[in-house]
Amino acid sequence: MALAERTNNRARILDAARRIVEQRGTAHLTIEAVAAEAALSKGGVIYHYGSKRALLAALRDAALEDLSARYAEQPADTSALAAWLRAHRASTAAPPALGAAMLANAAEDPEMLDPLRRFVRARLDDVVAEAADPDLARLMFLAVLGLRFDEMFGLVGFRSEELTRLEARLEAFAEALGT
Amino acid sequence: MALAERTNNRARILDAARRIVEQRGTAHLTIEAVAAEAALSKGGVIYHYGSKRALLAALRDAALEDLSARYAEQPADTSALAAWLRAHRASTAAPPALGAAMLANAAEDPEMLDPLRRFVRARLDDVVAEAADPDLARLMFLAVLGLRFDEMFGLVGFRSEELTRLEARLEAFAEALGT
DNA sequence: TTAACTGTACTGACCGGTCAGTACAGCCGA
DNA sequence: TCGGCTGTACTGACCGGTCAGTACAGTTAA
Repeated sequence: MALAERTNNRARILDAARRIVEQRGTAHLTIEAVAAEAALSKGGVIYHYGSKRALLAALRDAALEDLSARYAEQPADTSALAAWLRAHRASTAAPPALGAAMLANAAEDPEMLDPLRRFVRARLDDVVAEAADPDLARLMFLAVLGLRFDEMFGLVGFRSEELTRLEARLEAFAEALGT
Repeated sequence: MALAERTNNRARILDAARRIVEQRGTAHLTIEAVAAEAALSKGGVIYHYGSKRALLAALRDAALEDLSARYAEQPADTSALAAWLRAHRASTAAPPALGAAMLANAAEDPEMLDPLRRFVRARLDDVVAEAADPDLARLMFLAVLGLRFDEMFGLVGFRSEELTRLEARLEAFAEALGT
């Protein structure tokens, strides 16, 4: 195996875990299954993450940091609601998937969702603080969350064309809601 | 044990499963844990549901039938969006909790969510069909979903007073959206 | 009598975690 | 420049334990 592949094994393990959750469900997320999916041994996975719980926490933190970074990288003049929407849109496409991380962490111990809860509450506060109509802003914030969860469970499964229209509509609300 | 308690044991088992998922996570949802929570033996749980998978499916079906019944029981002149909102409001408070059922079924096998997916898509179709502004209707539909998922993961955790205001706002949208 | 259990005793599969050992790149002092 | 040493990244065998499911004899209440 080439060096580049070998040094990226930590990330590859997380990506393997994500695929297992999405395709088979968290009940089948075992260290052995992750190892097989990432094409290494069980010992190799343990070597990198120490324990299953630590692996789960790493999966959560990677997803949260990704979302957080995408939120922070929005231009300073972006409204909080538009930033919230765009951060989700940007992080939904690429791994690490927040949905898989939430499912896996909630399955192991609901308290492991705490860092995520803090992040979501802080973002809602941002959105509400700058909105002319706070309740409408909360509803739009929830619509973005609904979009995310819908994708997570494959409920409606909007077509990309519908998604684009819905996101444009949310952008319009974000603009109209600015103080 | 009195008759009423004994004949309701099938429902009590489902309720016990729900509490375990909510408090400890689906990874700790074992037949023995359910039996202990429902104050029954492991054999008793197996006697009623046959297998863990069947228990999970029963949990899902009970939650879905509850939501479906509450949707259907709305007066005929209620808009689909208002019915969607009210069905969720009515079924969120009482067991069987859809959230726990979704988590547990998705953990075991993501395909077990299929009946739920069909229901959600049918409800969205209802809402879109009668809306003067279909995309706005979709957004409001998603906001209701967002509210449900938010509760499921305890993300924002809105206060009941905020919830009441948000629901009133959604009702207002439902009325304005009618064709 | 029968439905609805309980309790006990298993089986076989699987799971998380440990451990000894391997491979190998790179450093470092003589 | 070469032998010894270190750190990183694993592998594969294994252990103690848990889990779903089976089997079955006995109990209890209507």
